[in-house]
Amino acid sequence: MTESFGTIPSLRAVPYGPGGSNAVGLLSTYQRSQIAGIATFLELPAGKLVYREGANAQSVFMIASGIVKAFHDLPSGKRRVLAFLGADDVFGLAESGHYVNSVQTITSVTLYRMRVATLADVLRKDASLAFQFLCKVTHELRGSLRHAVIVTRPDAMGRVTMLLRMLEQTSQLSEGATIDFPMSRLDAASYLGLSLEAVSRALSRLERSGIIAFEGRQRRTLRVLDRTRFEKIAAAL
Amino acid sequence: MTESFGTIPSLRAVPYGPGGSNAVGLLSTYQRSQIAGIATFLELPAGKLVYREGANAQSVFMIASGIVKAFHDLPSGKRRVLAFLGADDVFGLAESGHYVNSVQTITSVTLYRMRVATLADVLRKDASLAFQFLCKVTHELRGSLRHAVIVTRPDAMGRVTMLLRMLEQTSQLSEGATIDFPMSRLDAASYLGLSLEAVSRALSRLERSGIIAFEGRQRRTLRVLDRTRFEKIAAAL
DNA sequence: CGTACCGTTGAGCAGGCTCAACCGCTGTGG
DNA sequence: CCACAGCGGTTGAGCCTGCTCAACGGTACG
Repeated sequence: MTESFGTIPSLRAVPYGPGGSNAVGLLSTYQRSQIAGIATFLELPAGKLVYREGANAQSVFMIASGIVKAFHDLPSGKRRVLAFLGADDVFGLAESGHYVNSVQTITSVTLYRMRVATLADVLRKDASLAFQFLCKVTHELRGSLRHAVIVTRPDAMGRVTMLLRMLEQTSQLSEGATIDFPMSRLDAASYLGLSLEAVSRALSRLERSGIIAFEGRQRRTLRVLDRTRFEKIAAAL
Repeated sequence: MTESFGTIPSLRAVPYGPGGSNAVGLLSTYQRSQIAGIATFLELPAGKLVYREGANAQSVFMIASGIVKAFHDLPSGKRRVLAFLGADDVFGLAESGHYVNSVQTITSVTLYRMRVATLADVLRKDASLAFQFLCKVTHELRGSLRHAVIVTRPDAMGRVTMLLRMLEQTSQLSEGATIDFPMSRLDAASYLGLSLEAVSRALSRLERSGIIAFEGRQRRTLRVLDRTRFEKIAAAL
C-alpha cells in the first residue's frame, strides 16, 4: 500500500475556487520548495525514453519545461499516445510498483525527479500538499476525459482541429495566435486515433480552406486565420 | 480554491503495494466511519438525473450500490458517455464550483452524499485520507485512459468485446461467468464511440460466431462460451 | 552525393454511419 | 379484452470517409 502512484500523465495547474482567475500553478512557493527539497533536477534531449511500461516504478516526475508523450504499445505493435504533457505536469504514478505506460520526450525537456517512497511520505504528512496533488490528478483526469471526447468524434478534421485548440490553449504564451505543433504527425495520429495520412490530409484541407496557415517549411508552426470557422469545426458534433 | 472536486467519474478501490493482493476498498473502517459521519445516505430509482453539467457543485457522491453513467452533451445534441460508475466509485468533483458533466442513474442506486466544503475540510486535515482519495482518483484516471484506448480501436467488435470484459471484471461476483449488461445499447454506443446499430451488430456477430450467448429475451445478460476467441478479439490490435 | 526520415498526395477498398423497416414487449385507453 | 402507440433492439441497403498500400518531394545528416 506504499506505492499508489502510477499512471498519471498530465497534472497541469488547477485554477479553482468559484470564479478563480489565477491560472497559475497550484503549488505555493513554500510547497514548491518542499518538493524541490526532495527532488533532483535533470535535463533530457528530444526523443529520449524516460521509462518503459512495466518497469519498476522508483520515481515520480514533474516537468519544468518541454513536452513529453505518455504512450502504450499494443500487442500488434501499434502505439497509442495517451497524453501529451507539458510544464507543471506530473507523471510516473505507478500501479503495484510498476509504471503502466511508457514516457518519451518530444522536445528537449527539464524535469524534477522524486523517489516515490519519499514523496508518499511527504504527502502522508502534509495534508494540504496531498490535497494539491489531488487537485492536480483531478485536473489530469479531466484532460483524459477531454481526450476521450476528442477521439469519439467520427470526423478526422474535427479531431485535428480540437488537437490544435488544445495545443493553443496549453502553450498560450499569448504569442499572437501562432500555434506550435511540436510532435510528429505520427504521434498526433496515435493520440487522435487516426492514421498519419488522415492527420496530414486534415491539416492540408484546413490550410486550403484558408482556416489555418503554416509558417516555415517544416509545417510545425501555424496560425489560425479564420477564427470563426475554426471554432465552428472544433465545436461541431 | 475551496472546491477543487469536480469531474471524478470512477473512484474504484485501488489495490496497491507491490504485489498487494487485497483487492478490497482502500478505505479503512475508521476512515469509512469518518466519511459516514459527514455523509447522508440516499436512494434513487433507475433513470434519475443526479445532477446536470454546469450546475452548482455542492456535493460529492460515493456509490454504495448500483450503476450510474457520467456523460457530456454536445452542442449537436449528441451524447458522449464518459464513464460507467459502480460500487465504491466517487463522482461529483467539480471545477470552479460547477459540475463538468452530468450524471444519471442506470439501475436503481444507493449512494452517500457529502457537502464538498465539508469533505475538503476533512481532507485538508487528514493527510492519510487525502492520500487515499488521491489513490482513488489516480485509479479513476487509469480507467479513463483505458477508455481512451478502447475508443481508438478501429473495429466495432473489438470495442464491444472490451466493454464486455470491463463489465465482467467490475461486476466480478464470480457468478460463473455470466455478464450483466445493465445499460441500453445507446448508452454503450455513446461510451464506445459507435452508433447503436454497430453495437447491436457486433453483439449479434459475437453470438452467431458462438463466442457469447444471451440468456433471457431482453438480451441484457450473457455468457462467454469461447473464452480463447473472446480474449483474442479483446487483445487484438 | 546518397540515405533516411518526415510529410504530402493519390488510388482503391473496407467498415462504420445513416436512413429505414421490422419485431417483441409494455403500458394505456377504448 | 383487444387495439394502439411507444420504446428498445435487430437487421438490411447504400453511401461516405478513413485506412491501406504506394509513390513522390523536401530536409537533415553522414
